[in-house]
Amino acid sequence: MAELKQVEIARLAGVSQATVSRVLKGNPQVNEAMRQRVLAVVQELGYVPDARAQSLRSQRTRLIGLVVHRAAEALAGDPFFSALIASIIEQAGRHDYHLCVDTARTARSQRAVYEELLRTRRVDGLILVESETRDKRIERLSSEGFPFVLIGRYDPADAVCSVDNDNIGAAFMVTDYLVRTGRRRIAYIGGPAGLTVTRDRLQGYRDALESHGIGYDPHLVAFAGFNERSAASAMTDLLSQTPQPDAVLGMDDLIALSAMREAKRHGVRVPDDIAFVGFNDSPLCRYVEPSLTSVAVEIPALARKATEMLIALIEGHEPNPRRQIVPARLVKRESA
Amino acid sequence: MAELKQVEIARLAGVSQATVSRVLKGNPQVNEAMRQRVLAVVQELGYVPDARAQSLRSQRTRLIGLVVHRAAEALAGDPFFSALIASIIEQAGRHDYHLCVDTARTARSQRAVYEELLRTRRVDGLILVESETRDKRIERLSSEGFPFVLIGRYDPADAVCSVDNDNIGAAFMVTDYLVRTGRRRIAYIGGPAGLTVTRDRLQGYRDALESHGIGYDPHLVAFAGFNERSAASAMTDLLSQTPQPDAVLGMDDLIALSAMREAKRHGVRVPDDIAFVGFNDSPLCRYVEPSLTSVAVEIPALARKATEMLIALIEGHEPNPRRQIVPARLVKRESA
DNA sequence: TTGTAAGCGTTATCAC
DNA sequence: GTGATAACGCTTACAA
Repeated sequence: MAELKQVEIARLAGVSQATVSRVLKGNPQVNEAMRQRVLAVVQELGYVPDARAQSLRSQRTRLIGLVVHRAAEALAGDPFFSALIASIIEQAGRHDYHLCVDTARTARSQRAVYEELLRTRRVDGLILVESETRDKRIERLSSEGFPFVLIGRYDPADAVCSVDNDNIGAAFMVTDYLVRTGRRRIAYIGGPAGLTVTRDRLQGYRDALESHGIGYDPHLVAFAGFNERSAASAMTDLLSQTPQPDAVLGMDDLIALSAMREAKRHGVRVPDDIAFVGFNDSPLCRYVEPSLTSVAVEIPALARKATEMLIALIEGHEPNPRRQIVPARLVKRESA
Repeated sequence: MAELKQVEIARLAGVSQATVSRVLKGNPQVNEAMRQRVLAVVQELGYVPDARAQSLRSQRTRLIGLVVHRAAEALAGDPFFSALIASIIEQAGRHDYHLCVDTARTARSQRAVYEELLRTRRVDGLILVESETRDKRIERLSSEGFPFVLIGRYDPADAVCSVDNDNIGAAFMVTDYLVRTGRRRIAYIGGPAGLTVTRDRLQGYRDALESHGIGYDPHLVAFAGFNERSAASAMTDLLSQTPQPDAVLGMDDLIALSAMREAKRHGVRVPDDIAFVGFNDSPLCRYVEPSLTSVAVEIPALARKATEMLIALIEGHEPNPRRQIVPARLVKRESA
């Protein structure tokens, strides 16, 4: 099988190798009879072009990169990434692209991964997630002119191509909902403080409180890492306050669930004493008790738009608009 | 940046392009002075070799493929795959390999994906999961001589390179545990009936019952698809029997959790009336109530061994042994 | 030890 | 329309 290349097909079909290439590329200016002859041989031998050679020649690998800033353990439990990865794969496949996923925990290895994937031209473009307020990667990629799409937000809004949930709006909506259902001391547990998504959801939360004339209390705001313990300990701190909060908005489902579990451990009744809401509407939400009210962020739509945009960029089309927002909706369950 | 190739480095360092290549490849027979000169230029310009050209020339892409037989939705909720993917990435990275993940729902698209990835030589080798009893892919890949490693079991045992959990042993162990804790009517809810893993765990379950002189009752065995509904409806059927089962062994955590939730909905007390046990020890288990007892299958070890084996195969070393078993252990929680 | 040159399998630009 | 032929950027005999 190793020796199956276009010259071989050409030899058997009695044409030149260039003609084989033309036929396979669908070049219209080839004699129909020849076309058939070539295709017959291709079919019979099951010839498939070598992607490596195509990559070199065309300067395209048809590979999209996704770098996840988590250690393996953290990735394993996070439904957001599984959903994202699966949706990107699906969408990319429609355009005959494949997905190369990498993880990078430390800042150093992040740098290495980006170098490795892009500068080596192993992938044609990158989808970035979990961007930080002042993200070196983004400046770097921008200045080097690499095709990339950000899932998240960046200032100024159209400096880069990006797709985002309406994080501010969604956090506003859910906080507003909590207030309307009688909650007054609403706490927010974010993810890492530098993450744009952490800040955006905090923003929406503050805006909503303000719109109801409820003062913003910094003691009700905490930040957690992407591990269960830190969200749980943030919850413990919140419980030590008097009066205790009567609602907790977690920046994602895992944070909300960790906090809720911790609260229950302390004898808190949910949602009677404290209501809990998460983000992502992951499958998890339906398995726990009480089931978790969560903001559904339409990950497939997010992935779809990001992938479309990236492929457009790679293929030289300037996406318009350069920023797209995917709406979110509240999925009410038992916890709030 | 596009014009940064070895010739350019060579020109600036005043050597031939071949020498640049030799330096970068760590070829020992190069004059130290030249080495330094070349490396200096490489450093200064930040030159990185083009992976596409390397792939063509070396006939290696340094890319490993993983094809998951699930639709995006099913993948999203499944902690097994996130853990697997993350661990493979981590291990592959140590050997300077990257991971290309694809999904394939239908049999037709599966075929297409395998063709696409392997025959086009887009990846150097494949890791297969969720194999079926009579798996066409495996016969095909074997006969074509492609490097691949199976996560799962295949007959005869050393026909292919494989890594597996001790599924029979683990199911035996957990069933034995249930019997010893007083359970007698133990049900088993498998995944799709054709899957090897479904059958292996069923086997261990049967063996354990037999070892205790408990008759095997086919009415206590059901098969579910990879969606919540089918496991739940299997549970409903089990509950309609008299006497009801007093324990349920789910083939994975999601199946066990769906069944447990359904049982609770019917007023069943867990674990008093019915005990539940799952497989995979996913993060999920700790979030639900009661927390789910589960068999931990050491996914990182599985992924690590499979990746090591595949890379060995790719690089021409014949792995020895061709089959490796990773032990499992029971993680006891509240549900059983 | 270093340089020259022949590929790796395609695609695309020429002539014919 | 079709067939030589020159890249694509790199690795590696082979020559010097």
